[in-house]
Amino acid sequence: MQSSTPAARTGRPRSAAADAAILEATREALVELGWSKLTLSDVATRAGVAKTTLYRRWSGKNELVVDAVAELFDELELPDRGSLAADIEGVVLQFAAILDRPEAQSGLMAVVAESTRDDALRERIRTSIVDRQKRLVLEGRARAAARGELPPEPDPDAASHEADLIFDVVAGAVVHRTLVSARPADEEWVRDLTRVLLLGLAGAAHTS
Amino acid sequence: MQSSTPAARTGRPRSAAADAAILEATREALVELGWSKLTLSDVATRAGVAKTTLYRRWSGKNELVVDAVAELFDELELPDRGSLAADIEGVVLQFAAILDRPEAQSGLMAVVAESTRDDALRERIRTSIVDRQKRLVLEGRARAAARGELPPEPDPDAASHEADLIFDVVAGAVVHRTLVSARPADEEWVRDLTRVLLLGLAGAAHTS
Amino acid sequence: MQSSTPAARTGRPRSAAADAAILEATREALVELGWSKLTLSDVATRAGVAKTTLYRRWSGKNELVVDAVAELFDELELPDRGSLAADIEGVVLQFAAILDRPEAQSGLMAVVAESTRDDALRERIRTSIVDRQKRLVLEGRARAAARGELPPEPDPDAASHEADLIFDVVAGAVVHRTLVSARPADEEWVRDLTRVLLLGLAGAAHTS
Amino acid sequence: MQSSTPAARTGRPRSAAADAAILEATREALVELGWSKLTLSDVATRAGVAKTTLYRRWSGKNELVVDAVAELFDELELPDRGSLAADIEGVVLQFAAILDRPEAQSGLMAVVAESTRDDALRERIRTSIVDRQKRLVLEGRARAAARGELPPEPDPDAASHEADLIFDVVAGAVVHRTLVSARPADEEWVRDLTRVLLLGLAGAAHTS
DNA sequence: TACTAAACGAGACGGTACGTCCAGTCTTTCA
DNA sequence: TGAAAGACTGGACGTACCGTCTCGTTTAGTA
Repeated sequence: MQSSTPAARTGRPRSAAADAAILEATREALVELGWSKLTLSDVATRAGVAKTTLYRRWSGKNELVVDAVAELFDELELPDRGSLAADIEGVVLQFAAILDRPEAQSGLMAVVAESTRDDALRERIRTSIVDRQKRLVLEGRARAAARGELPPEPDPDAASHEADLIFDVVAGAVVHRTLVSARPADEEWVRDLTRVLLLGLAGAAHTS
Repeated sequence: MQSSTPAARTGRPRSAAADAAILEATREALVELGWSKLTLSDVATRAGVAKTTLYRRWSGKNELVVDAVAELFDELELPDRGSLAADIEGVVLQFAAILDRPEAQSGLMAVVAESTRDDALRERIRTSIVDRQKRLVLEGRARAAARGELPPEPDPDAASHEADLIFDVVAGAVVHRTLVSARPADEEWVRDLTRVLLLGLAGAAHTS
Repeated sequence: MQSSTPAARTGRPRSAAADAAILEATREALVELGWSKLTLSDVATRAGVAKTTLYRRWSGKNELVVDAVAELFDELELPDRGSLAADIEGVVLQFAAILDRPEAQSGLMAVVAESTRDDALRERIRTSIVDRQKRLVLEGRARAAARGELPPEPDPDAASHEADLIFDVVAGAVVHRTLVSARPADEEWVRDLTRVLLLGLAGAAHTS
Repeated sequence: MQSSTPAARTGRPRSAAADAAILEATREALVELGWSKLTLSDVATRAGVAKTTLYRRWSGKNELVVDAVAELFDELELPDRGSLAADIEGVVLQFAAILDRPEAQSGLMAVVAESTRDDALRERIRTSIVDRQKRLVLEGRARAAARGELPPEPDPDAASHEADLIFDVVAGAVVHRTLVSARPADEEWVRDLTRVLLLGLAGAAHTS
């Protein structure tokens, strides 16, 4: 979260427990109050920590919430489910399940909104949240190639390009379905999405 | 915005110009300050209007911004470009152009974030912004069917179901591309997206 | 306290009751907490007023306390007690009685301390508190002259010079007695002080 | 300053230099910042000492400042100037010179203000500052008696009583002149004060 | 000489108050 | 009676100090 440099070894060291307590309290407050009514004073109180301590580690509400929400995405995994379609469906369902949690809904969109005017924040979101997910796309692609479901992608640039599109489509669709349309991204919907996506990509590979 | 009833016949009538000035001032403030630093006092001052007047017409920041942003989407049109692909590309590019404007970026995500905890707000967003766009999807679908590019969809339920998926995919992808990935939804990208989407839908129609 | 100019006549006027409530609350807090533990938040709460209202009228703790303490000195009077000595003893006892009240003790020295580094504050103290007392010295002198107890003072400069000395001696002695020596400025002590002072002044008039 | 008991014989002894550095730094900070903006952290930094060290020796700002200011009064002396009037004028001028220094002005009144609600602090002020001055009054009285300028005072109680009054008048007048009236306690003023005082005391001795 | 216990520097900690800002309401006068 | 002006309550903001606490590091006096 902060520098991993050895840094100062003098003075009282920062409490590691405080970090965890603060992030947990942040998520709790997000669930109960939502982003706009969440106050750092309240988070500090919930965490059993002084406001000072909180500000010593995070520069503001945005940064704190990004870190608190980012931890939710740690649980994303990509077990081998036997086929590309199954792999995709699995990970999209996981993603949808996270987005279904109120602490993610309330916080994620808000920090994205803030990030439109704050490049440092956008970078932090990308590093902490987005890239972590995008990695799964590339991993799934490679596994499909190994299975022979997709032709190997020799050009890494093109692969990245393709992954970007897939990622924007999948993540965007799930987010939009969940937060804007406010309808569940359930198994049926995910199956439909996956089918359209795979057929589209297969077709695009043929014709390009 | 409010009652369309003939309303009060006595006293000074509300200034119609004030409404427009306030919404314009809101967008101006969104551009300059962004959602989080926008204050209603400031908007009132910019509009040359008292705070009271503002509160008499909107119940708060969220509602005001929804209305101010919604007007941006009034310009969305669906001219006949000759083919389904061209129609889609055209409207997606329009949508992307709107999302590229700072007043939309800054405000839209923020109200969506707020709407996760406020059903009335979500409804207002849907009415003012989302449904206006979704109509275009249905319109385009009908036009394509008239052209013979797509089989007519006899079941209105299934049509709506399909339109929902398309809309979540398209709108979600553009939003994610623009705001999260922070890369331009330019012509090339839109062409790629459209191709994948059309091929996917065509394939899905076959296999379903 | 503030400008007596006609000024703005638009907008909601400031509550006159608030001023009185705040000053009263300030004295109450001075009694209970003393200067250093008095907080403006607490004063605002006691006065049933928002902090903003308080800051709109006073620029800080010092100014507020000066005004709150100054009101205590409004009760100083100089009734004709028949002789110069009696007049002096009377007013000194009144002054001592005010200084004996905890709200005066706690606040007065503190603002004097602050005023050593803040000329505007010193001026405010002089205007609100000191000059109000000094006027009594001149008044008493004039009355004594009218009675024939003292020769008329033809030179106003010399009169002012003399009054300054008297005032510093009397006020300083009472303050020192009360706050530093922490012993009561009771009737006996005041009689002793008055005798020394009058004899000294009479002698000085002879020899100068 | 603290216990003179032999106390602990083991462990690292306290640095004597630190005490001096802290008091000096305190006076320096008083000059630059004044009482209210003086912080113990800043004093510690100026003294090249950790905050802990400071708190190990003084219990708070008040106590520290009393000690820092008290040292200023160490220089008060009462050389024999040949006459009672000259002795008094000499010591009053010395006292006025000390009060003219910003570190004394800023700190002294503030701790006196605090002492109105803190008996231990008042006692500390008396011991460290006031009594040291009062001793001079008694010393001067004795010397005057030896010279034959004043009758010997057989009753020590009456002597103390008289000294108290003198002390309150002189110290109070100088303080008031300097800090409240904000005018210099210069030679002329001190001569006037002394004359009034001596004539008054002489007259009082006659008539009592 | 090595041991030991206190003092030391650094700085994180829980608290508390600061003075500012904004939301949303209320109370004036003007048109 | 609507609108403009601006004072009002209430509450969060982010900062600054307070006085305490934990660290790892000296440093004088034994033993």
